[in-house]
Amino acid sequence: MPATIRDVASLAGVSVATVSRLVNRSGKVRDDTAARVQAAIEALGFRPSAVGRNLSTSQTRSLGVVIPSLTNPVFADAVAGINEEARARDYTLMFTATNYDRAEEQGIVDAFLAYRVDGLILTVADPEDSLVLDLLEREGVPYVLIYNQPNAKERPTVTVDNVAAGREAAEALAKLGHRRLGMVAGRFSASDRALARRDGFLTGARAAGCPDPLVLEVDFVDLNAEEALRPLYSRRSEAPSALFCSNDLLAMAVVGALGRLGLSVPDDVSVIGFDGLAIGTQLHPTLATIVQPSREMGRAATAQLLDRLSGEVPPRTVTLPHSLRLGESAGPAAKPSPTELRDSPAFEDEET
Amino acid sequence: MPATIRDVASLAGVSVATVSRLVNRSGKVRDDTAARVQAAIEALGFRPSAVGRNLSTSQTRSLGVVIPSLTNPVFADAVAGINEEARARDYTLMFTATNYDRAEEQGIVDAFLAYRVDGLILTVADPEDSLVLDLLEREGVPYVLIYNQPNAKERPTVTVDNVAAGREAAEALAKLGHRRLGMVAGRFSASDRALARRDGFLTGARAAGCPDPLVLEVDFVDLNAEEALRPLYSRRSEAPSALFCSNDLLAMAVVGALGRLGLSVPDDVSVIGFDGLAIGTQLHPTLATIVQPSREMGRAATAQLLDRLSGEVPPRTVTLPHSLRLGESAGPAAKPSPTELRDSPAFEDEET
DNA sequence: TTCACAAATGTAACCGTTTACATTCATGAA
DNA sequence: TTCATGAATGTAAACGGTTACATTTGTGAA
Repeated sequence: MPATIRDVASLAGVSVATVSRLVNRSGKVRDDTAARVQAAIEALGFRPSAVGRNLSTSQTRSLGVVIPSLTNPVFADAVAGINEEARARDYTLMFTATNYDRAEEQGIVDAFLAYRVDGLILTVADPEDSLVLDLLEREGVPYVLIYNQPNAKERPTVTVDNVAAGREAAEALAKLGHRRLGMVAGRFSASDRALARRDGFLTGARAAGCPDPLVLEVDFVDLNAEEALRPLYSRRSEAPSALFCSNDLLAMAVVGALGRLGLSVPDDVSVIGFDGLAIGTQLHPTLATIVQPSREMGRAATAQLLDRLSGEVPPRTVTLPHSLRLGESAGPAAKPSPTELRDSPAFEDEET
Repeated sequence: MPATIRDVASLAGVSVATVSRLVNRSGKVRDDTAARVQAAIEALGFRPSAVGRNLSTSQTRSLGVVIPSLTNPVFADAVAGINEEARARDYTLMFTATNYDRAEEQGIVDAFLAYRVDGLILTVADPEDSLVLDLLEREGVPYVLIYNQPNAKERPTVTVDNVAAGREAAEALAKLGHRRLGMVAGRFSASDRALARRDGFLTGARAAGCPDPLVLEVDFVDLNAEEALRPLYSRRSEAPSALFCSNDLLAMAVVGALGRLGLSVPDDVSVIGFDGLAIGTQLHPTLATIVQPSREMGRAATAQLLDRLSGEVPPRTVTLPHSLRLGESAGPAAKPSPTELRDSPAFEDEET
């Protein structure tokens, strides 16, 4: 139905090649013919079909984006960054969320390959053992992982150093005087990064001389944080005085649940999250968190992918800097009561 | 580079038509030939090109999604719904965010039209006066608005009744005994729905016999809620005892800011938001809000669009039900102090 | 004026499908 | 055996661009 290049050509009395040359500035066109063609384009409202172009150039200038969920703003932030960078370079995004489901992952990547996207940006459940990544390698379709942090296989990735970040979370809490640490995490099977953060956290706790933290794995998608924490805090004196959460959404839920359990954050329990969601700075108390530059990660992943597409050989793994944002939800450990002084060894660290 | 239908045909010793018929089940193929073709498909890893198909069918089975921002989870939720419904019907999504920028809106829609998306789902700045919508009408490309609530022009829309919802917010607060109401909203120029909510809220306040609420318009993108509210609450006795916020993100920031100003929610000030973000139920206090079924709205918009594409004539405007979720952030008004009893007229409503 | 050369433009094949129409094949009836 | 018929398959023309190559046009030098 829309006008084609042939319509324009015949209205302007030139050949399709000339129209194409003008539209793409891919060759010389005399000023007067250019004007005639331009007039025809406007008269017909000609908008070159990307479909036709894709077919003949065997490129689509489109990217596929595959993430677990948009419900977690951390992914939404990354997609925002991807979107910015892609638009700046005149690429279009095909998008979908997998809901942490591997079958979906597969189906979606199939669809994107059928559409012949030029490349993919994705966060997968398990980058070490992923059918879709194997498929992409096999087909030779460029991709970049984001948030994932594969150890074994070398795969193009943009991430932060989740292990180091986990370690720093433990150190920060120890420095505030906390000894009984805990971690609340989503299902590790769905998140290699949560696992990495845990490993770092345990290492950090050990290095700081704390007893091994208790790790609570919870169902992130429909979470009842209050129920999950209640048994833990039924005996307050043994429960962790500081909790590291594998992401900010979880941390916010944990802060809320502690409040409903009658505990004050940070006076009774400190909480530190992971992600650096913007909303965390607005809450009261503000949320302590490890900030990862999500938007930048999205941009960087896109930039890497697009560079690779234009023949450059960018580094395969980019590790962006994270930082500790010590919000109000993490505070100094309470001075130990006499009872506790009796059961636990003396503190080595300073208490402020 | 990937195998084409001709490669498959020649390997299987049949014509391309037979391959096409088998792949699309669009005609009869004898069992033994089917098996040969199937084998060839697998041997070559043939994946039919959507680009070729799009060109020849002049359909793309893809939808364009245009929303202001992914940073606000309310849009992310809607996109999740769109994604679900689209995938269920085997459509693919092209996606982008406009950052509340009209020029971007235009550029993006242009790009989507070039890709020949079959239809669009969008939330625009101002649906009454929108160049992109005019363009879509002119080109005859089907679209559905979401969240927008145009009054004047008749445009296909999925929304909630924002005016009624605003009214109900006022009524609910009045019922809790509040008289001095206020509203905090993002820029009305970027949100027709915030405007509708305000109109409803003012009507509701008047109907409940409250003095006209104060309306504070703030910059939603980089917000300093504490600074915005400080002047208002420097004279507490005259400041609103209940605030309606035009969305939940804003409400969360307002609750946080009030806390930092030393005010307690809901004891000193009640706050009610709009959207029904999931995270609101996890906070402490839980966030009172008007719940709109964002995911459902996404699904409904997609369903309407796809129905229209397949020739049905679905209703143009769908208004989905909203509901009041009376979280802990909205509570009964404090008993008036003697001073206040002096300045203000006696209460007509019950005080519980 | 003629010619060489560059600039501008045109021709037609190709990209990977679908599909109307034509052709061939198999089957059962006469 | 022949033929009509329907089933299975093949042929080739779209679809809307790009582009290598061919052709025409214009220019300045000899």
